[in-house]
Amino acid sequence: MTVIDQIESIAQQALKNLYSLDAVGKNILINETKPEFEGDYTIVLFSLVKPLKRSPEIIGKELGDFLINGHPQFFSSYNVIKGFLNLVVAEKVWTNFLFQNFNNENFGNKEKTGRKVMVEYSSPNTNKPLHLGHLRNNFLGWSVAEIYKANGFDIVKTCIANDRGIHICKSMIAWQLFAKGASPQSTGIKGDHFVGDYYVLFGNELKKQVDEMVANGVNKEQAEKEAPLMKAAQQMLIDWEAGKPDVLELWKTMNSWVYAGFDETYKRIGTDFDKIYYESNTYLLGKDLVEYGLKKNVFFQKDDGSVWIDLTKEGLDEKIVRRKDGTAVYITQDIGLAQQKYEQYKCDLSIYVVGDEQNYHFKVLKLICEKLQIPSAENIFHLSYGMVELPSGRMKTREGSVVDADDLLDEMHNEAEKKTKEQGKTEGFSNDELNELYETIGVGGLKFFLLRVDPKKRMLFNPEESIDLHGYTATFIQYAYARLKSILRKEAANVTRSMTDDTENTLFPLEKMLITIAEKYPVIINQACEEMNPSVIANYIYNLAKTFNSFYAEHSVANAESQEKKTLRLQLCNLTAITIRNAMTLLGIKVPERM
RNA sequence: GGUCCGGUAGCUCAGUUGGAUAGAGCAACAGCCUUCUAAGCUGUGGGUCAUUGGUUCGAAUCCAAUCCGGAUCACCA
Repeated sequence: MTVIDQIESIAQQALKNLYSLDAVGKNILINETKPEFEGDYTIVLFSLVKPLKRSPEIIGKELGDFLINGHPQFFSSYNVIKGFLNLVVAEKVWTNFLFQNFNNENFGNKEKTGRKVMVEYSSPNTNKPLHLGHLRNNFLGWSVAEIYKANGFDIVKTCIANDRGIHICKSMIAWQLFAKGASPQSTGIKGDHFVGDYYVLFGNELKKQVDEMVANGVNKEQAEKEAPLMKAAQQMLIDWEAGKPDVLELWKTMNSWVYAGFDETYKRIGTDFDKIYYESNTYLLGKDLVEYGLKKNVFFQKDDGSVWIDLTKEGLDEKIVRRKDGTAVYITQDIGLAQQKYEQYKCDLSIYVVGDEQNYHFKVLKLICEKLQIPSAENIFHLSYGMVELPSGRMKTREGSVVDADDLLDEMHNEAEKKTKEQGKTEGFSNDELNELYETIGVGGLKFFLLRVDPKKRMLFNPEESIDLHGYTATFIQYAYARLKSILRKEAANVTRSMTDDTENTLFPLEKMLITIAEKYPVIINQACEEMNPSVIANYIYNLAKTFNSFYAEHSVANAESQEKKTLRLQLCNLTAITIRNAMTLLGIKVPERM
């Protein structure tokens, strides 16, 4: 039980005994005490004034006396300032916490809940390589899943590969016309980039055709529809759906190139999945649900035969679920897939990590699923994140203003290498170790940069800031960790030296601050989970690392004032190191033993 | 136009179930390495929390209006 939980339950009991007041949950507000006042936690008394019909000062005095007298081993003193009851938690409470947890490698992770969560993320199109936006998605989805795991949930990480459709056909047509049989193997180009190049080529060649047609007097809209290249792509999609062997063959080949490329990138950034769905398998799902919905009057049919749902009562619009030609639209397969996911995994919560441009789509999806009474429809949750923008504005594929994921990772790696060499601290590292360190710093830096911001908000990606290795960055935290490990290596024998509960210790402010911050870690994990927000953890670890750095500058561990102090500080270092490592793991960021 | 989201220091962001004098990093300036890693530490300056009104003991936080920015409202995915 965390300290704040204990205070809450003690305070509730006290209010009951003192005033017969049942203060449940929100009735009682406990904050961390502001640094400028004496105390660890503060009970805000204003909300008690009315029910108790007493002044805040009197309540503070009475409650404070009662708490101190009733729990002398828990509270050491209190003070009341205006309507705030500041409580000083006994030092023993903090040191006991340290003695009990300093060697707990699993610190912060919760017991199994028996509940299961599915997180769908990444979900790329297979016609072009990953870019910066995908990275935010990948980091966020992976991290949220890990956060759920740390909170005791079973997790299923999934991905839907958008492996069919007109976009793939465009790459395929361009390859057929212009590649002369080239392949990633023959050119040495990474598969996803190779296929992406033909997608871009298609766009360029199409534009030429359209321009020419426009010059010959065709209007632009019509030209875009009727250009030979576009016709060819559309025909290819029809052939694909008809199962034409040579089209399927090429489709499989080109997708396999893309997957090989993706796998490389996924491996590098630590993305993994328990189950991958392929759109080519799921795009027909949901068709029977349309019939079902019609029967149940959830959907209605228009005169032209198209099928719709009326969501105007919910403040939305009418939405089509089947075209007049009988083919399904995008949302139809999503409904089918939602149903399939539930049948296969029976998750208590199904999270979709998808950009906020699809907020409307997911509102509609969830509503339709609920109306069709698909099991667990109410547990569909769209984890909506903001777009990543560049200083020059939004990324646009057509304008080539896209930041490529692989390029960016290389840049981060190189920057890490450059800065590490400047530091000159890596004597004795093998080449493999050096390379690993550059990846740890480079990839970690990028992850932290993208995860430290509230996912809901769109964010600005400034390349210069992203490669900064100072201040509020992964490097700062990794550096603190390397320092900790350096101390702990040298004093390994002393770390586990036993300290008894009755050892007298007077904690210095920075020692105490470190303990109290570490002690909050379980609360933070919980909060990050409830908010589905890794930035909560990023903020927290930065704060912990920063406090450690101050402590490090102020106090010596190896040359502590006494053997007892030394042992206490070693234990504190051990707990801090474990907490940093565990928290960074939830963000998917590695920490180095040395740097 | 309808709906939704956002506006906090020069820049990037915390802080929003209403609580004390609104915090970090970057950038600027001034200090700190004979002692466990200076990728660090300490300090200084920097604010009409978009604007206006309201709710109350108390508002960056809640409500309303206005201004500004973004997303979305396809028989696209």
